[in-house]
Amino acid sequence: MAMGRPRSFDTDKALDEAMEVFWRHGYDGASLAMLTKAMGIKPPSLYAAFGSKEGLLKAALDRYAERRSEHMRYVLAGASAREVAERYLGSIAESHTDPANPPGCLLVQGGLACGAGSENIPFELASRRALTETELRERFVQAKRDGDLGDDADPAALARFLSTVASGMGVLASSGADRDALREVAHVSLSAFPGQEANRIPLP
Amino acid sequence: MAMGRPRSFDTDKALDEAMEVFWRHGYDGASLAMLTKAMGIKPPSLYAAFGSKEGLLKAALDRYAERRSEHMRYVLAGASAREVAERYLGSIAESHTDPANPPGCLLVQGGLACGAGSENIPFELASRRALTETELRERFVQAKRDGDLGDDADPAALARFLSTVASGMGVLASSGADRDALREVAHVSLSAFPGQEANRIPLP
DNA sequence: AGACTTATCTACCACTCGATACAAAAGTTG
DNA sequence: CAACTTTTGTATCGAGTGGTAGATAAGTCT
Repeated sequence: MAMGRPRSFDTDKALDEAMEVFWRHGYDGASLAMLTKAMGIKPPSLYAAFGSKEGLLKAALDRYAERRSEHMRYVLAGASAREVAERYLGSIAESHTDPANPPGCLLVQGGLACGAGSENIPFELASRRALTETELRERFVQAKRDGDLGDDADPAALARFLSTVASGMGVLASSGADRDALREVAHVSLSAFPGQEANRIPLP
Repeated sequence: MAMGRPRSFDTDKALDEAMEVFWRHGYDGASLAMLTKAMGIKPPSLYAAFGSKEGLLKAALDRYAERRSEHMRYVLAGASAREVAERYLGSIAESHTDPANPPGCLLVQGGLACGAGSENIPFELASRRALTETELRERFVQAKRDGDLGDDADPAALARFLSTVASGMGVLASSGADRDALREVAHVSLSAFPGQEANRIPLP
């Protein structure tokens, strides 16, 4: 048989460009014209490679998750629950204000609300956000087993709290807040976290 | 002179319906077809009354702010900074899961990202969110003058923290979290707030 | 080389978008 | 009633939407 004409663009590079467009404009706000221009390809190539606009988003989300997985590995490798929380919010403050990316978080920015034909996109994004919360919760359950978290600590509540603060930081960053502002929020948030009660009130 | 034909619909009622559509679908996701159907009027009436889709959003935001102003008056009337924070996050947990409204917060849900011709909508929403943060900050400055907040407390940081958590709760609620989940987040968040250190770790 | 398979390009589809022109309708004022 | 002013409904505007048909180009296989 024959292999056919090879693809003339780099799928991952194109996905990175698409990711940025979705990140900056949201799912509904990202038009095919924007996407194809940024990706440097024409609509038929896009549809041949990703099936649909929604398929393209999912592929971009997969790539986003892949990118952040090493970050999360570092976060979860923290020695204590407290250190995990510090690393988590700290890395969020950095990544959400990284000038190499649009501000904020793709999973928040991509679309909390959508138009008529895209009602399932918000669910898709929410389920991806939930994955990180689950990782944190399981890490805190482990910490509790290790005696690193007190018996009265609630891993699910702590994970949900951190995840919620992270979403809030995404909203904050998307409206132009700078890195120091996010670090400040992270710092105050950590006061709610068990361990190292000493530096509760003072701020940097 | 002559007075002209009177308007056949109630402007405020129509605004309430428009608000709900923007709330549920965001600015870009809310089409004129949805809006006019929900408002029970035809496009020319909408444009005569509000000028443009963006004008309609601003009018709806004004009405939203008006609605919440009594809430904020109650919140800011808390006896201590701590009580203000409790009232603030508590009322957010309630209002963001009020079945009478779409879940979450219009100012978050309405649009963090927008398409080509609507780049200023996110700014508009962000500036409205900032108003609440300012109210909180000024209340905390007052609390500090009153000696109700310690000298080492940072009113701006605390207000920003609360505002960020509130945005995060909006994201959480919009993805289907129930009222108890938001209350839990509020409870944990308050552990980061000065005063009443006793109940830091235990959760309901 | 020639058959075969797949990607790419041009052009276009039906549809929806936000916004309006126009004329009929509904009221107030003289 | 008649003159005037404003709103309302119908019908539609041009632009842009996501998505595709069909022909051509670019490779690999025998």
